[in-house]
Amino acid sequence: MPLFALVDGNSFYASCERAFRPDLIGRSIVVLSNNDGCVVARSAEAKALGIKGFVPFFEIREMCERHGVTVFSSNYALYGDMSRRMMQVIGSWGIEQEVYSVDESFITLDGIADLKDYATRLRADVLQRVGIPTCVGIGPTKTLAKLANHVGKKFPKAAGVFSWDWLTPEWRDKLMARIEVGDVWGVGRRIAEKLGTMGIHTALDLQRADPRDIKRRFNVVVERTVAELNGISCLALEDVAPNRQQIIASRSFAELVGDVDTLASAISHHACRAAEKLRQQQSEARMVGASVRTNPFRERDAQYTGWIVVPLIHPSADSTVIAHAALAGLHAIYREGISYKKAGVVLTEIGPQGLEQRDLFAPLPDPRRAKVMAVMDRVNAEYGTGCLAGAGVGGLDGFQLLCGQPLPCFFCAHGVLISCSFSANGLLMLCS
DNA sequence: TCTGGGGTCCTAGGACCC
DNA sequence: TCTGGGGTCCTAGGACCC
Repeated sequence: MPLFALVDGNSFYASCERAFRPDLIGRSIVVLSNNDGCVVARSAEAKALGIKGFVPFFEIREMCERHGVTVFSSNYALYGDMSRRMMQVIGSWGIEQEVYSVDESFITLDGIADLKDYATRLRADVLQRVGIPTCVGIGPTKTLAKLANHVGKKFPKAAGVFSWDWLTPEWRDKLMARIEVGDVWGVGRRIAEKLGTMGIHTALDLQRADPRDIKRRFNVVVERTVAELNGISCLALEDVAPNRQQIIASRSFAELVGDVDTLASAISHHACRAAEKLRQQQSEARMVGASVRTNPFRERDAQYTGWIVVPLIHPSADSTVIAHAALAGLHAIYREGISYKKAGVVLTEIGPQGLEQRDLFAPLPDPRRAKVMAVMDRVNAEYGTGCLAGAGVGGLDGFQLLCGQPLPCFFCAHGVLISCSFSANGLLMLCS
């Protein structure tokens, strides 16, 4: 029987910031979302002050000033890098590893004699080599490992490591009875509410619920959660991350936007980001969605959500092809006289590159374009995201310029326009 | 005044087929 | 008045996760 452990970085984004600011050890930290909109991470000290997750920053700004909370804008490049390093160290301790999220990893630990000692040394290793404090939860199913992790965090006596095995059945029940059902993995707000009306309030109540009844009233997912709470493993460790079936790139604007050019600039930027993610997993997309919407929190404003899906003639991972489709979509959904808050691009019907059935009569995509994209990705990987970008990304005019040419132009971050072409022997040439 | 950005899976219902 | 019994595929919407 497998034994799962969930290793999870404590207050991950806040811990990443603190790893470079030892002066902040023991102090309150919050990290904010894009545009400093709302709170996405809080150190334990900030939680103790009563700061909740995902609250808009303006509601707690004054409180932060009063208590001397250090506030960070988010730095996702840093968190991604810290995450990779942390996962690598954790992976060296597990038999198998599934990287579940930016700050969580499931590992299997079958056959290890002294689990408490092992998990304690694992934590110390991650802390020493990466500078991130973690908690380890151990159980016979992923759901129980996750719940054990919750216990490890919530009860200081656990010292960051907890396994259900260490308790007698009576104490296990007592502890389960102290955990709210909404803290169980897979039980969100809606399901917790409905369970409450059925008299199921705690993890213990759910563990003892009738699985058939749960399936009838909810679905197979919640039924599986009940089984997992009873030690019946339904969720396997997924050690190879499957390719994304959908890729989204979207952002809110710091200020409301009304003109189509600014929207177009944002949409083409998001399209290029999405296409880059697509190429990273060696896929192509058949559908490109574009969306814009107003600010739903400004209830006095007229609300509008525009959404359209544009099919591509050939599945593609080419930034310019995808940006072109997204911009065509934008022009179809754009309404004048509206203040927009957010724009985004979604890629769907994703499959591996080069597998499509070609249309006999449609013109073939220029194969050299893939080389251009590959060069752009490599340059950006080496010198930083956004170093090279499609010439249209700055605005609509640039994009039209780019579409009129057989191959995309680039401009670099310093505003120098670089055009590209191929020599007779197939070498890609860039010239400014 | 100021409210994130990604993802997944499941279900129900309709269209359509034989 | 009575009106089969399957199956598939697609979409929208709802729920969850971090």
